[in-house]
Amino acid sequence: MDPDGTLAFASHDHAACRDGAMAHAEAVAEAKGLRLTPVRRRALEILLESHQALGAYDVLDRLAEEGFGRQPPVAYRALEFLVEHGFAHRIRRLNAFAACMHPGEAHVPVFLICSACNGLAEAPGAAVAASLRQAAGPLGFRVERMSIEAVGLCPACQGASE
Amino acid sequence: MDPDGTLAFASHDHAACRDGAMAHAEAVAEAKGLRLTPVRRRALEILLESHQALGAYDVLDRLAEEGFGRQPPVAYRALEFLVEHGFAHRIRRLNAFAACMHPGEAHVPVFLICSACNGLAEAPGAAVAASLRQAAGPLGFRVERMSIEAVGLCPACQGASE
DNA sequence: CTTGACTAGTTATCTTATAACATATTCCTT
DNA sequence: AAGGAATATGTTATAAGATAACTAGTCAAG
Repeated sequence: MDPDGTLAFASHDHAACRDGAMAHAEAVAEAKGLRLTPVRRRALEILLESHQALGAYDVLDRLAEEGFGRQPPVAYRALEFLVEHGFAHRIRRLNAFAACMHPGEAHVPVFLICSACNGLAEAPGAAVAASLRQAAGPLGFRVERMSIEAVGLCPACQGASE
Repeated sequence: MDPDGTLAFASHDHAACRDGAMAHAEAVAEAKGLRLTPVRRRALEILLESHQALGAYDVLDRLAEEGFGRQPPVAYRALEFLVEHGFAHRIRRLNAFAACMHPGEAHVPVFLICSACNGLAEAPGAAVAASLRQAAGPLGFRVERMSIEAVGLCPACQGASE
């Protein structure tokens, strides 16, 4: 599923993209004995609707409209579950969340955030992670988690601004 | 001044470290015709007191104690100035700010955040930045800004936890 | 000595996130 | 099938982070 991250910024069959990710999540949850409950499932579906990051309160509004609780912890807990099990990512720079485009695969995501259209892609980050570790090594620092995020212009928005 | 980022996690003459950074900032401000006003200067001094990131409200409290305004914009504006002109950095992952350890030099900072002691170091990020651009290139994404942050254990805290 | 740009201060509000507790559901054990 | 532990959902309340909009002071250039 989108191994090189090209999908997000390219036009594609998004219904299939979304359904595939959802099916994958179901399978993973099943395999690991995780409980993909209605709120959690719905939160993931909401994130999967677009290749953009959504704030917790955006997700909450959507959930509330559909009859789930309307208090912040409802959204935060569902999102926390999704992030914890690799179904979604937290984008620190945006204080927001996005569905993971490579669920199941171990990967260090590099987020590419388009400042014009808010599009979000996940580029493969193995090389970046390696060089980050290389930079940290000489300081004797033991890296446990990392966030690598870039802001710029996606292909479509570069074209549009010229 | 600390070209390889080793200083933050090593014991060192911090008074000299701080004074050097401050002198550097003064010189740069002078050279560029920037107004390093009392609030701004004091905010920078506060950040320079430790190799840790401080929240805007921490800085605000300190400023208020010393007779500056006690409303959030006072701190946010001073910090914004410092970040904008390269005297400080914003650490997204922590919603916090830290003095720049390489003022004046063009550099992409890689932040190493110790989860045990909250220490913060700035590792050289040229290689990481390059590989990030390499990862973004195939997607046609034009990188404008990036944040590269790692959480883990600094040398001292690794020793302490064993 | 006044005008215009910038700086600092205020009030008010908005957004993001979590703590703490009550209720309900699930599922394992017997 | 019933008891009980663990998990999940919901609530109220509040903490923490950030910005908008306006007012007033400062300062240097004309």
